[in-house]
Amino acid sequence: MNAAGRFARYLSTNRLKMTRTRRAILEEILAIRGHFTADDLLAHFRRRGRDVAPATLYRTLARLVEAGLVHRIDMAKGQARYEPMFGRHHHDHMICVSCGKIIEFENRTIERIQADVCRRKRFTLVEHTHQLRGHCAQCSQNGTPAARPRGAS
Amino acid sequence: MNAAGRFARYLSTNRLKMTRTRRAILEEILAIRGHFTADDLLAHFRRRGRDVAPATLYRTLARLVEAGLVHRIDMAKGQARYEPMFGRHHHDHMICVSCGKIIEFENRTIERIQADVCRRKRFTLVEHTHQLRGHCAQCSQNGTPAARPRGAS
DNA sequence: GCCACAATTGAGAATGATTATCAATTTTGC
DNA sequence: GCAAAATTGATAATCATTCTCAATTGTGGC
Ligand SMILES: [Mn+2]
Ligand SMILES: [Mn+2]
Ligand SMILES: [Zn+2]
Ligand SMILES: [Zn+2]
Repeated sequence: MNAAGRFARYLSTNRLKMTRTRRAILEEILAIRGHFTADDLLAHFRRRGRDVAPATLYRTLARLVEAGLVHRIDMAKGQARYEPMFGRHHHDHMICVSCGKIIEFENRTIERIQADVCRRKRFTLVEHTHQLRGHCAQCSQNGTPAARPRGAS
Repeated sequence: MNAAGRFARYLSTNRLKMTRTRRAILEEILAIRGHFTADDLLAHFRRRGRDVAPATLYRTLARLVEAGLVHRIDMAKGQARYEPMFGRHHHDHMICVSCGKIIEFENRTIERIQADVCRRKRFTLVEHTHQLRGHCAQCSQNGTPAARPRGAS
């Protein structure tokens, strides 16, 4: 089933309503590729004349995360990033601390060992984050960041 | 060299001063074992009649982290946790989402693969966080959390 | 030990991302 | 179409942490 259908199913299962605002937000996310912040989305809407209140966007993002359609990436500081997870599988992130770029990686061996570690400690894993922070190829080469990270001076 | 000595060296190297407040904070941290929040420390001080301003504590913790004597653990929500790193090596954390308990783990294989991943992507690793969130042995068994997580209702 | 001067402290204000409130509006099942 | 329940948006609130700035303290050189 497609993203809109999955969201509709999630909503009705939870006695929630499919509103035009929620539809618009989901469509906007479908159009964006990669990682984005709540403000990125708000800016997109403003540019298109359709204004969405921050509170509403945050609420809808939370619903989409609950529905498993969007993934939220908590950063050590600054705004969280979100990314669509329609038909994608889990992966982790390398974050360039000079330009802000996010590089994805996935490693089955790490995931397996992680599960082993939990088993040994009798820990029931619900979710995990594995973030590598450092300098991307361009930034370590140039010395000059390719672009400013969000929120940099 | 011991912790106090290392901090003194770090401070003088950076034209900073070893004050009585900084000494008191370092001693307090030496006395605590395990993970703690800024508020935990402030409470300790208040109980002992020695009052330290939050701003000062946060500033000193930042210095201790820079000096490599303390490690800061950013949580998805709520206050950051800190832990002394005097003569300890790197490890990662399992965090119980029902009682707040933090269990440490370290795995050389994961660390090695992680380094490989970075090499392949030409990514210069500076630091990383690997957090596993779920339910600890007690909480998954009891159904009832052993204790409330900080900030829970 | 004293001085000059830079660093530190603490009180309080500010920050900033996100969440809570609540009256007005929209959905939806019937 | 109606009523009940959910949603929206404007706005205030939260809350951990950082900033500001005047008063205080530590330090290196004499
Ligand atoms: Mn991603
Ligand atoms: Mn630890
Ligand atoms: Zn970069
Ligand atoms: Zn637990």
